Amino acid sequence: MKCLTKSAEDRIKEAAIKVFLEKGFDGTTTRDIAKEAGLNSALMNYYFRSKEKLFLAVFEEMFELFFQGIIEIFNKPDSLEDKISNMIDYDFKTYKENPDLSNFIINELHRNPERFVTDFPISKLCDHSLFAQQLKVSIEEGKVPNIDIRHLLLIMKSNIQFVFQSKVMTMRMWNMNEQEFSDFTQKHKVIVKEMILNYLFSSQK
Amino acid sequence: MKCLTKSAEDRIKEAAIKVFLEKGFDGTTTRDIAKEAGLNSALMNYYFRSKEKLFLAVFEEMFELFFQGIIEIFNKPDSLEDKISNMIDYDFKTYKENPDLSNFIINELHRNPERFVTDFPISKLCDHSLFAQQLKVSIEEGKVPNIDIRHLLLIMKSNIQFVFQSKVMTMRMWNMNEQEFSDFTQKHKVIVKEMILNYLFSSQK
DNA sequence: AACAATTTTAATCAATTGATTAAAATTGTT
DNA sequence: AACAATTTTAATCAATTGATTAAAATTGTT
Repeated sequence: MKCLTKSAEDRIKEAAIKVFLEKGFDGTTTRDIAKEAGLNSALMNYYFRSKEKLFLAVFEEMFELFFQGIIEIFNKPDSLEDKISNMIDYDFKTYKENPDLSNFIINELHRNPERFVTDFPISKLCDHSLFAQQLKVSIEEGKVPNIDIRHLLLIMKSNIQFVFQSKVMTMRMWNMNEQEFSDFTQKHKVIVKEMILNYLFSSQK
Repeated sequence: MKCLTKSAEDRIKEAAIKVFLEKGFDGTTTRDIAKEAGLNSALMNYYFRSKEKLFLAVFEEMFELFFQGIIEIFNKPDSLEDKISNMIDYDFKTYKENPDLSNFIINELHRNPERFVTDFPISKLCDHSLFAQQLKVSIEEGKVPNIDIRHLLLIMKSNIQFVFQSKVMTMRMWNMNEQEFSDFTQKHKVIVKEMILNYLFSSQK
């Protein structure tokens, strides 16, 4: 660490993350970012060449964060049940810290599907994970209903991410303040976890 | 019906719905809409005065569509279980027809929370519905675990809407074409319905 | 048919936006 | 200290965008 204060490049990147996540690519002007970083707006192009290139740097970083939970947890030596529980905890924590993350990724991917980072082999990473293996075995042993890993992942992601995506709507609709919303998400996590684990592991079948 | 072809005003509105839902307010130019409608771009302002006003007309219509399921189903004389099942079917159908709807509402509300249509008393409509009443009774009778209607609604909405919101990601991630995605959503609906109903009505407690 | 009211068009405007440029300021090297 | 390389700034550009205007075209009424 040779610098006491952050370099201009870092400040631009940080400002860009903040503004792009909040307003999206279309809603963001380069002047917004410069202002947020407290710098001359020409510096942005000096370091990143263009708005698009700066955006790409931000997007790729956020894209990895988006899948971080799967990467960190799927191959640990825990039981299937623990992993699902940990995934839910992990993602809830991530989105509590970055409530705009999910919306950002979904939107920017929607506006430009080509942005999907193809050299990030997320599907193979899932299919070949210990998690996938454990799920397969549990199904064969009849401990868990026969569910495709893609459906299971989607169910976990849905129930976590959507809570934060719809934050504004929920707060407006039920007249919540920040604290009440936070309590609401906490309680929701417990319910969701119980519902999912109950669906998978209650030995009905 | 005195007109064989649609009026200019209707064509603008329709074009606006299409383009705004696809690209959002920020991503849409008035020229986009005029082109989609096949009209001179000045006509837009002649009929709707401004981009903002045209957008608002679109937003309010979509906002109602967003809650249509609740309104149509919550007070029907069906059982609680049937209503939940019907809600899931209804919303799946709605989002299959309008895959951008959920994203659109969530985003535009996020960008400008003031857009939440306050004279649309959706929370009271929920709280005072027959559905809420039925839920309360079922909980008291111990037939259903003690769950706040807000959590239940969110669970239903999450598991349905997120499937369509993440359409691009899912298709890219698992290499699906349109048909395969459609099959995937169909199967997902069955699983989600089973999971939710199982959580509520399996007499574990 | 003659006229007024309404609708549509082409041309244009001012503001915004991403980007560039040339000069100024700062930092590093000998 | 002198110079070169790097970083930062203010000014400016061309393209885009929402909106307006005045004229042209169409429709409706008597």
